[in-house]
Amino acid sequence: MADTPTLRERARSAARAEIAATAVRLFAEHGFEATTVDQIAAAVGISRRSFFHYFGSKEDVVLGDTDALGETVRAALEARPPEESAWTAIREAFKELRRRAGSEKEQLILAGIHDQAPSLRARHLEKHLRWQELLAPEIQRRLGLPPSPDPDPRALAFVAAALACLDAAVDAWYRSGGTDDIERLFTDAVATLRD
Amino acid sequence: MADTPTLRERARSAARAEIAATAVRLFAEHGFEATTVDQIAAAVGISRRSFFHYFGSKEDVVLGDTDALGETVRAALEARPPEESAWTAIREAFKELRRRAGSEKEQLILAGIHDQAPSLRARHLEKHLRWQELLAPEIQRRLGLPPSPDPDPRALAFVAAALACLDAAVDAWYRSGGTDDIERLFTDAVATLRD
DNA sequence: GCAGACTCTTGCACTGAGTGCAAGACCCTG
DNA sequence: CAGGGTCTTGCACTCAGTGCAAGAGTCTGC
Repeated sequence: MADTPTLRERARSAARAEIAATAVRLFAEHGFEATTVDQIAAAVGISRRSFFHYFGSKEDVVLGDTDALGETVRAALEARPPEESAWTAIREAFKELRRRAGSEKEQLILAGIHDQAPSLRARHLEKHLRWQELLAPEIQRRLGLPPSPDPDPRALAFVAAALACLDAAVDAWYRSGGTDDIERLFTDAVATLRD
Repeated sequence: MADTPTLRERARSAARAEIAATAVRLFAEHGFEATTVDQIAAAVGISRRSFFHYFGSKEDVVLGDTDALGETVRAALEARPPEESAWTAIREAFKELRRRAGSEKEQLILAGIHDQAPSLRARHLEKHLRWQELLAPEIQRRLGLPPSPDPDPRALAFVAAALACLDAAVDAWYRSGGTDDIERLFTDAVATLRD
Protein backbone atom coordinates (compact mmCIF):
# COMPACT_ATOMS: atom_id res chain seq x y z
CA MET A 1 0.00 0.00 0.00
CA ALA A 2 2.54 2.57 1.17
CA ASP A 3 5.29 1.89 -1.35
CA THR A 4 8.21 4.16 -0.70
CA PRO A 5 7.78 6.85 -3.33
CA THR A 6 10.73 7.06 -5.67
CA LEU A 7 12.49 10.30 -6.48
CA ARG A 8 10.63 10.37 -9.75
CA GLU A 9 7.30 10.04 -8.05
CA ARG A 10 8.11 12.78 -5.61
CA ALA A 11 9.25 15.05 -8.42
CA ARG A 12 6.06 14.32 -10.26
CA SER A 13 3.97 15.15 -7.19
CA ALA A 14 5.85 18.37 -6.69
CA ALA A 15 5.31 19.32 -10.32
CA ARG A 16 1.62 18.53 -10.07
CA ALA A 17 1.35 20.64 -6.94
CA GLU A 18 3.10 23.57 -8.58
CA ILE A 19 0.94 23.40 -11.68
CA ALA A 20 -2.17 23.19 -9.52
CA ALA A 21 -1.14 26.17 -7.41
CA THR A 22 -0.48 28.32 -10.46
CA ALA A 23 -3.68 27.21 -12.15
CA VAL A 24 -5.79 27.94 -9.09
CA ARG A 25 -4.30 31.39 -8.87
CA LEU A 26 -5.21 32.04 -12.51
CA PHE A 27 -8.69 30.61 -12.04
CA ALA A 28 -9.28 32.83 -9.03
CA GLU A 29 -8.04 35.87 -10.96
CA HIS A 30 -9.73 35.42 -14.32
CA GLY A 31 -12.31 32.71 -13.79
CA PHE A 32 -12.17 29.03 -14.59
CA GLU A 33 -13.68 29.09 -18.05
CA ALA A 34 -11.80 32.18 -19.14
CA THR A 35 -8.46 30.61 -18.29
CA THR A 36 -7.14 28.36 -21.05
CA VAL A 37 -4.81 25.43 -20.66
CA ASP A 38 -2.28 27.30 -22.80
CA GLN A 39 -2.25 30.13 -20.29
CA ILE A 40 -1.67 27.77 -17.40
CA ALA A 41 1.11 25.97 -19.24
CA ALA A 42 2.76 29.25 -20.17
CA ALA A 43 2.54 30.52 -16.59
CA VAL A 44 4.18 27.35 -15.27
CA GLY A 45 6.73 27.34 -18.07
CA ILE A 46 5.82 24.03 -19.64
CA SER A 47 4.21 23.11 -22.92
CA ARG A 48 0.52 22.64 -23.34
CA ARG A 49 1.18 18.99 -24.12
CA SER A 50 3.03 18.44 -20.87
CA PHE A 51 0.14 19.86 -18.93
CA PHE A 52 -1.96 16.99 -20.19
CA HIS A 53 0.67 14.54 -18.96
CA TYR A 54 0.11 15.75 -15.44
CA PHE A 55 -3.63 16.26 -15.56
CA GLY A 56 -6.15 14.50 -17.70
CA SER A 57 -8.30 17.59 -18.00
CA LYS A 58 -8.54 21.19 -16.88
CA GLU A 59 -11.09 20.16 -14.30
CA ASP A 60 -8.73 17.63 -12.77
CA VAL A 61 -6.47 20.42 -11.56
CA VAL A 62 -9.15 21.65 -9.22
CA LEU A 63 -10.67 18.30 -8.37
CA GLY A 64 -7.54 16.65 -7.04
CA ASP A 65 -6.86 12.97 -7.33
CA THR A 66 -10.34 11.54 -7.20
CA ASP A 67 -9.38 7.92 -6.95
CA ALA A 68 -6.78 8.36 -4.26
CA LEU A 69 -9.09 10.52 -2.16
CA GLY A 70 -11.92 8.06 -2.59
CA GLU A 71 -9.65 5.26 -1.41
CA THR A 72 -8.75 7.33 1.62
CA VAL A 73 -12.39 7.72 2.55
CA ARG A 74 -13.01 4.04 2.00
CA ALA A 75 -10.09 3.12 4.23
CA ALA A 76 -11.32 5.51 6.90
CA LEU A 77 -14.78 4.03 6.65
CA GLU A 78 -13.53 0.49 7.03
CA ALA A 79 -11.38 1.50 9.96
CA ARG A 80 -14.39 2.63 11.98
CA PRO A 81 -15.57 0.30 14.77
CA PRO A 82 -17.53 -2.51 13.11
CA GLU A 83 -20.66 -1.99 15.13
CA GLU A 84 -20.91 1.74 14.47
CA SER A 85 -24.01 2.70 12.53
CA ALA A 86 -23.74 3.51 8.84
CA TRP A 87 -24.52 7.19 9.38
CA THR A 88 -22.01 7.66 12.17
CA ALA A 89 -19.31 5.74 10.34
CA ILE A 90 -19.67 7.72 7.13
CA ARG A 91 -19.79 11.01 8.98
CA GLU A 92 -16.53 10.18 10.72
CA ALA A 93 -14.98 8.92 7.49
CA PHE A 94 -15.80 12.21 5.80
CA LYS A 95 -13.80 14.03 8.45
CA GLU A 96 -10.75 12.45 6.88
CA LEU A 97 -11.44 14.56 3.80
CA ARG A 98 -11.12 17.76 5.76
CA ARG A 99 -7.90 16.55 7.29
CA ARG A 100 -6.47 16.07 3.81
CA ALA A 101 -7.66 19.42 2.55
CA GLY A 102 -5.58 22.57 2.58
CA SER A 103 -6.06 25.63 4.77
CA GLU A 104 -9.46 27.17 5.25
CA LYS A 105 -8.55 30.06 2.99
CA GLU A 106 -7.51 27.71 0.19
CA GLN A 107 -10.71 25.76 0.56
CA LEU A 108 -12.77 28.92 0.30
CA ILE A 109 -10.96 29.88 -2.90
CA LEU A 110 -11.50 26.43 -4.34
CA ALA A 111 -15.16 26.50 -3.37
CA GLY A 112 -15.47 29.85 -5.11
CA ILE A 113 -13.96 28.55 -8.35
CA HIS A 114 -16.13 25.52 -8.05
CA ASP A 115 -19.20 27.63 -7.63
CA GLN A 116 -18.89 29.61 -10.85
CA ALA A 117 -18.07 26.79 -13.28
CA PRO A 118 -20.85 24.42 -14.26
CA SER A 119 -18.44 21.98 -15.89
CA LEU A 120 -16.56 21.74 -12.62
CA ARG A 121 -19.68 21.04 -10.65
CA ALA A 122 -20.54 18.33 -13.12
CA ARG A 123 -17.16 16.67 -12.77
CA HIS A 124 -17.37 16.98 -9.05
CA LEU A 125 -20.62 15.06 -9.05
CA GLU A 126 -19.14 12.50 -11.40
CA LYS A 127 -16.35 12.01 -8.90
CA HIS A 128 -18.93 11.35 -6.23
CA LEU A 129 -20.51 8.81 -8.51
CA ARG A 130 -17.30 6.84 -8.47
CA TRP A 131 -17.04 7.16 -4.71
CA GLN A 132 -20.53 5.80 -4.49
CA GLU A 133 -19.40 2.46 -5.94
CA LEU A 134 -16.35 2.52 -3.73
CA LEU A 135 -18.10 3.11 -0.44
CA ALA A 136 -21.30 1.19 -1.09
CA PRO A 137 -20.05 -2.32 -0.14
CA GLU A 138 -18.93 -1.28 3.32
CA ILE A 139 -22.13 0.69 3.90
CA GLN A 140 -24.12 -2.26 2.67
CA ARG A 141 -22.50 -4.36 5.39
CA ARG A 142 -23.22 -1.78 8.05
CA LEU A 143 -26.83 -1.48 6.96
CA GLY A 144 -27.21 -5.20 7.54
CA LEU A 145 -27.97 -5.84 3.88
CA PRO A 146 -26.75 -9.13 2.42
CA PRO A 147 -23.61 -8.91 0.28
CA SER A 148 -24.17 -8.95 -3.47
CA PRO A 149 -21.98 -8.88 -6.59
CA ASP A 150 -23.37 -5.53 -7.71
CA PRO A 151 -23.92 -3.07 -4.87
CA ASP A 152 -27.44 -2.98 -3.49
CA PRO A 153 -29.32 0.11 -4.75
CA ARG A 154 -30.24 0.93 -1.19
CA ALA A 155 -26.59 1.16 -0.22
CA LEU A 156 -25.86 3.26 -3.31
CA ALA A 157 -28.71 5.58 -2.45
CA PHE A 158 -27.45 5.82 1.10
CA VAL A 159 -23.96 6.84 0.03
CA ALA A 160 -25.31 9.28 -2.53
CA ALA A 161 -27.53 10.85 0.10
CA ALA A 162 -24.60 11.18 2.49
CA LEU A 163 -22.53 12.83 -0.22
CA ALA A 164 -25.44 15.14 -0.97
CA CYS A 165 -25.52 16.18 2.68
CA LEU A 166 -21.79 16.76 2.56
CA ASP A 167 -22.08 18.92 -0.54
CA ALA A 168 -24.96 20.89 0.92
CA ALA A 169 -22.95 21.46 4.09
CA VAL A 170 -19.81 22.55 2.24
CA ASP A 171 -21.82 24.82 0.00
CA ALA A 172 -23.60 26.50 2.89
CA TRP A 173 -20.26 26.85 4.65
CA TYR A 174 -18.83 28.56 1.60
CA ARG A 175 -21.79 30.88 1.32
CA SER A 176 -21.40 31.87 4.94
CA GLY A 177 -17.84 32.92 4.11
CA GLY A 178 -16.42 30.12 6.23
CA THR A 179 -18.11 31.15 9.47
CA ASP A 180 -20.65 28.34 9.79
CA ASP A 181 -19.68 25.02 11.33
CA ILE A 182 -19.52 22.32 8.64
CA GLU A 183 -19.92 19.46 11.10
CA ARG A 184 -23.09 20.97 12.39
CA LEU A 185 -24.46 21.71 8.92
CA PHE A 186 -23.84 18.12 7.91
CA THR A 187 -25.42 16.66 11.03
CA ASP A 188 -28.45 18.92 10.67
CA ALA A 189 -28.88 17.93 7.05
CA VAL A 190 -28.78 14.25 7.94
CA ALA A 191 -31.21 14.78 10.79
CA THR A 192 -33.60 16.49 8.40
CA LEU A 193 -33.64 13.50 6.09
CA ARG A 194 -34.39 11.16 8.93
CA ASP A 195 -36.59 13.56 10.90
CA MET B 1 -48.67 29.45 -18.75
CA ALA B 2 -50.28 27.43 -21.54
CA ASP B 3 -49.86 29.91 -24.36
CA THR B 4 -51.35 28.43 -27.49
CA PRO B 5 -48.30 27.20 -29.36
CA THR B 6 -47.91 28.81 -32.74
CA LEU B 7 -47.36 26.87 -35.89
CA ARG B 8 -43.69 27.74 -35.71
CA GLU B 9 -43.41 26.41 -32.20
CA ARG B 10 -45.11 23.20 -33.14
CA ALA B 11 -42.86 22.80 -36.15
CA ARG B 12 -39.87 23.39 -33.97
CA SER B 13 -41.00 20.77 -31.46
CA ALA B 14 -41.56 18.27 -34.22
CA ALA B 15 -38.11 18.95 -35.62
CA ARG B 16 -36.56 18.55 -32.18
CA ALA B 17 -38.37 15.27 -31.70
CA GLU B 18 -37.22 13.96 -35.05
CA ILE B 19 -33.62 14.93 -34.43
CA ALA B 20 -33.75 13.33 -31.01
CA ALA B 21 -35.22 10.11 -32.34
CA THR B 22 -32.55 9.82 -35.02
CA ALA B 23 -29.78 10.68 -32.59
CA VAL B 24 -30.93 8.15 -30.04
CA ARG B 25 -30.98 5.48 -32.71
CA LEU B 26 -27.40 6.32 -33.67
CA PHE B 27 -26.29 6.44 -30.05
CA ALA B 28 -27.81 3.03 -29.40
CA GLU B 29 -26.13 1.63 -32.50
CA HIS B 30 -22.65 3.09 -32.24
CA GLY B 31 -22.41 4.50 -28.75
CA PHE B 32 -22.82 8.05 -27.51
CA GLU B 33 -19.21 9.17 -27.66
CA ALA B 34 -18.53 7.48 -30.98
CA THR B 35 -21.42 9.33 -32.64
CA THR B 36 -20.47 12.83 -33.78
CA VAL B 37 -22.79 15.74 -34.19
CA ASP B 38 -21.94 15.76 -37.89
CA GLN B 39 -23.22 12.22 -38.22
CA ILE B 40 -26.47 13.08 -36.50
CA ALA B 41 -26.94 16.16 -38.63
CA ALA B 42 -26.21 14.20 -41.79
CA ALA B 43 -28.64 11.46 -40.81
CA VAL B 44 -31.40 13.98 -40.21
CA GLY B 45 -30.53 15.91 -43.36
CA ILE B 46 -29.65 19.21 -41.75
CA SER B 47 -26.40 21.06 -41.32
CA ARG B 48 -24.22 20.71 -38.29
CA ARG B 49 -24.91 24.34 -37.51
CA SER B 50 -28.64 23.82 -37.49
CA PHE B 51 -28.29 20.99 -35.03
CA PHE B 52 -26.93 23.49 -32.55
CA HIS B 53 -29.95 25.70 -33.11
CA TYR B 54 -32.17 22.95 -31.81
CA PHE B 55 -29.94 21.60 -29.06
CA GLY B 56 -27.35 23.41 -27.07
CA SER B 57 -25.16 20.35 -26.84
CA LYS B 58 -24.98 16.72 -27.82
CA GLU B 59 -25.97 15.75 -24.30
CA ASP B 60 -29.12 17.85 -24.47
CA VAL B 61 -30.57 15.51 -27.07
CA VAL B 62 -30.70 12.70 -24.56
CA LEU B 63 -31.45 14.78 -21.50
CA GLY B 64 -34.63 16.41 -22.76
CA ASP B 65 -35.74 19.83 -21.72
CA THR B 66 -34.35 20.07 -18.23
CA ASP B 67 -36.02 23.29 -17.26
CA ALA B 68 -39.47 22.35 -18.49
CA LEU B 69 -39.33 18.97 -16.80
CA GLY B 70 -38.11 20.51 -13.59
CA GLU B 71 -41.01 22.95 -13.68
CA THR B 72 -43.38 20.04 -14.15
CA VAL B 73 -42.07 18.34 -11.05
CA ARG B 74 -42.26 21.57 -9.10
CA ALA B 75 -45.86 22.09 -10.14
CA ALA B 76 -46.71 18.52 -9.20
CA LEU B 77 -45.02 18.98 -5.86
CA GLU B 78 -46.93 22.15 -5.11
CA ALA B 79 -50.17 20.52 -6.13
CA ARG B 80 -49.85 17.85 -3.45
CA PRO B 81 -52.05 18.27 -0.35
CA PRO B 82 -50.43 20.91 1.86
CA GLU B 83 -50.22 18.71 4.92
CA GLU B 84 -48.57 15.79 3.15
CA SER B 85 -45.07 15.04 4.43
CA ALA B 86 -42.07 16.09 2.39
CA TRP B 87 -41.12 12.49 1.57
CA THR B 88 -44.58 11.49 0.44
CA ALA B 89 -45.07 14.66 -1.55
CA ILE B 90 -41.79 14.35 -3.42
CA ARG B 91 -42.35 10.66 -4.11
CA GLU B 92 -45.71 11.45 -5.64
CA ALA B 93 -44.31 14.38 -7.59
CA PHE B 94 -41.64 12.13 -9.10
CA LYS B 95 -44.36 9.91 -10.48
CA GLU B 96 -45.17 12.76 -12.81
CA LEU B 97 -41.79 12.20 -14.44
CA ARG B 98 -42.68 8.67 -15.38
CA ARG B 99 -45.96 9.85 -16.79
CA ARG B 100 -44.08 12.23 -19.09
CA ALA B 101 -41.53 9.65 -20.17
CA GLY B 102 -41.85 7.47 -23.25
CA SER B 103 -42.54 3.77 -23.41
CA GLU B 104 -40.69 1.33 -21.22
CA LYS B 105 -38.59 0.15 -24.13
CA GLU B 106 -37.55 3.70 -24.97
CA GLN B 107 -36.64 4.34 -21.38
CA LEU B 108 -34.48 1.24 -21.27
CA ILE B 109 -32.63 2.34 -24.38
CA LEU B 110 -32.11 5.80 -22.95
CA ALA B 111 -30.90 4.34 -19.67
CA GLY B 112 -28.44 2.19 -21.59
CA ILE B 113 -27.01 5.16 -23.48
CA HIS B 114 -26.88 7.05 -20.25
CA ASP B 115 -25.03 4.26 -18.57
CA GLN B 116 -22.10 4.11 -20.94
CA ALA B 117 -21.30 7.81 -21.28
CA PRO B 118 -19.66 9.56 -18.35
CA SER B 119 -20.27 12.99 -19.82
CA LEU B 120 -23.96 12.22 -19.96
CA ARG B 121 -24.07 11.09 -16.37
CA ALA B 122 -22.32 14.29 -15.41
CA ARG B 123 -24.86 16.43 -17.25
CA HIS B 124 -27.66 14.44 -15.78
CA LEU B 125 -26.41 15.21 -12.29
CA GLU B 126 -25.99 18.85 -13.22
CA LYS B 127 -29.61 18.86 -14.28
CA HIS B 128 -30.58 17.54 -10.88
CA LEU B 129 -28.55 20.31 -9.33
CA ARG B 130 -30.82 22.80 -11.01
CA TRP B 131 -33.89 20.90 -9.92
CA GLN B 132 -32.56 21.05 -6.40
CA GLU B 133 -32.88 24.83 -6.36
CA LEU B 134 -36.27 24.59 -7.97
CA LEU B 135 -37.82 22.12 -5.55
CA ALA B 136 -36.07 23.22 -2.38
CA PRO B 137 -38.43 26.09 -1.41
CA GLU B 138 -41.52 23.92 -1.41
CA ILE B 139 -39.74 21.14 0.48
CA GLN B 140 -38.46 23.70 2.94
CA ARG B 141 -42.06 24.67 3.66
CA ARG B 142 -43.13 21.07 4.11
CA LEU B 143 -40.23 20.36 6.43
CA GLY B 144 -41.44 23.18 8.65
CA LEU B 145 -38.28 25.20 8.12
CA PRO B 146 -38.64 28.98 8.07
CA PRO B 147 -38.57 30.59 4.61
CA SER B 148 -35.28 32.19 3.62
CA PRO B 149 -33.97 34.14 0.60
CA ASP B 150 -31.42 31.43 -0.25
CA PRO B 151 -32.77 27.91 0.20
CA ASP B 152 -31.92 26.26 3.50
CA PRO B 153 -29.08 23.72 3.09
CA ARG B 154 -31.21 21.15 4.87
CA ALA B 155 -33.91 21.48 2.22
CA LEU B 156 -31.30 21.29 -0.53
CA ALA B 157 -29.81 18.17 1.03
CA PHE B 158 -33.28 16.67 1.30
CA VAL B 159 -34.05 17.20 -2.37
CA ALA B 160 -30.62 15.94 -3.40
CA ALA B 161 -31.11 12.82 -1.31
CA ALA B 162 -34.52 12.22 -2.86
CA LEU B 163 -33.04 12.59 -6.34
CA ALA B 164 -30.25 10.21 -5.34
CA CYS B 165 -32.87 7.65 -4.33
CA LEU B 166 -34.63 8.18 -7.64
CA ASP B 167 -31.42 7.68 -9.60
CA ALA B 168 -30.52 4.58 -7.63
CA ALA B 169 -33.99 3.18 -8.26
CA VAL B 170 -33.92 3.92 -11.98
CA ASP B 171 -30.44 2.49 -12.27
CA ALA B 172 -31.37 -0.73 -10.48
CA TRP B 173 -34.48 -0.95 -12.63
CA TYR B 174 -32.36 -0.63 -15.74
CA ARG B 175 -29.93 -3.27 -14.54
CA SER B 176 -32.79 -5.65 -13.89
CA GLY B 177 -33.77 -5.23 -17.53
CA GLY B 178 -36.96 -3.43 -16.56
CA THR B 179 -38.38 -6.23 -14.43
CA ASP B 180 -37.98 -4.64 -10.98
CA ASP B 181 -40.61 -2.26 -9.64
CA ILE B 182 -39.27 1.29 -9.60
CA GLU B 183 -41.78 2.50 -7.02
CA ARG B 184 -40.71 -0.20 -4.65
CA LEU B 185 -36.99 0.38 -5.25
CA PHE B 186 -37.46 4.06 -4.51
CA THR B 187 -39.49 3.47 -1.36
CA ASP B 188 -36.97 0.92 -0.10
CA ALA B 189 -34.09 3.30 -0.72
CA VAL B 190 -35.83 6.06 1.21
CA ALA B 191 -36.65 3.67 4.04
CA THR B 192 -33.00 2.67 4.24
CA LEU B 193 -31.92 6.27 4.71
CA ARG B 194 -34.39 6.80 7.47
CA ASP B 195 -34.33 3.37 9.10
C1' DG C 1 -50.03 40.40 -55.28
C1' DC C 2 -46.14 42.56 -53.44
C1' DA C 3 -42.67 44.97 -50.43
C1' DG C 4 -40.69 44.68 -46.10
C1' DA C 5 -39.85 42.34 -41.86
C1' DC C 6 -38.86 38.18 -39.59
C1' DT C 7 -37.18 33.78 -38.80
C1' DC C 8 -34.68 29.51 -40.36
C1' DT C 9 -30.87 27.55 -42.27
C1' DT C 10 -26.49 27.35 -43.74
C1' DG C 11 -21.44 27.98 -44.58
C1' DC C 12 -17.33 29.82 -42.86
C1' DA C 13 -14.00 30.69 -39.78
C1' DC C 14 -12.52 30.40 -35.23
C1' DT C 15 -11.51 28.90 -30.25
C1' DG C 16 -10.42 25.53 -27.07
C1' DA C 17 -10.13 20.79 -25.06
C1' DG C 18 -8.13 16.57 -25.60
C1' DT C 19 -5.27 12.65 -28.08
C1' DG C 20 -1.71 9.92 -30.78
C1' DC C 21 2.70 9.84 -32.42
C1' DA C 22 7.46 10.25 -32.94
C1' DA C 23 11.73 12.70 -32.16
C1' DG C 24 14.85 14.63 -29.04
C1' DA C 25 16.41 15.78 -24.22
C1' DC C 26 17.36 14.07 -19.83
C1' DC C 27 18.83 10.87 -16.33
C1' DC C 28 20.04 6.67 -14.01
C1' DT C 29 22.53 2.40 -14.15
C1' DG C 30 25.91 -0.98 -15.55
C1' DC D 1 30.68 6.07 -21.78
C1' DA D 2 27.01 3.31 -23.72
C1' DG D 3 22.38 1.71 -23.00
C1' DG D 4 17.65 1.91 -21.75
C1' DG D 5 14.13 4.20 -19.66
C1' DT D 6 11.24 8.18 -18.86
C1' DC D 7 10.01 13.31 -19.65
C1' DT D 8 9.05 16.80 -22.62
C1' DT D 9 7.82 18.73 -26.63
C1' DG D 10 5.94 19.91 -31.29
C1' DC D 11 2.86 18.64 -34.76
C1' DA D 12 -1.15 17.35 -36.66
C1' DC D 13 -5.63 15.92 -35.89
C1' DT D 14 -10.67 15.35 -34.11
C1' DC D 15 -14.54 17.10 -32.16
C1' DA D 16 -17.69 20.28 -29.57
C1' DG D 17 -19.39 24.64 -29.53
C1' DT D 18 -19.90 29.84 -31.01
C1' DG D 19 -20.35 34.31 -33.70
C1' DC D 20 -21.41 36.23 -37.87
C1' DA D 21 -23.43 37.35 -42.06
C1' DA D 22 -25.65 36.09 -46.25
C1' DG D 23 -29.37 33.69 -48.54
C1' DA D 24 -33.85 31.14 -48.53
C1' DG D 25 -38.34 30.73 -46.95
C1' DT D 26 -42.49 32.63 -44.75
C1' DC D 27 -45.81 35.74 -42.93
C1' DT D 28 -47.58 40.33 -42.56
C1' DG D 29 -49.90 44.78 -43.84
C1' DC D 30 -50.97 47.54 -47.69
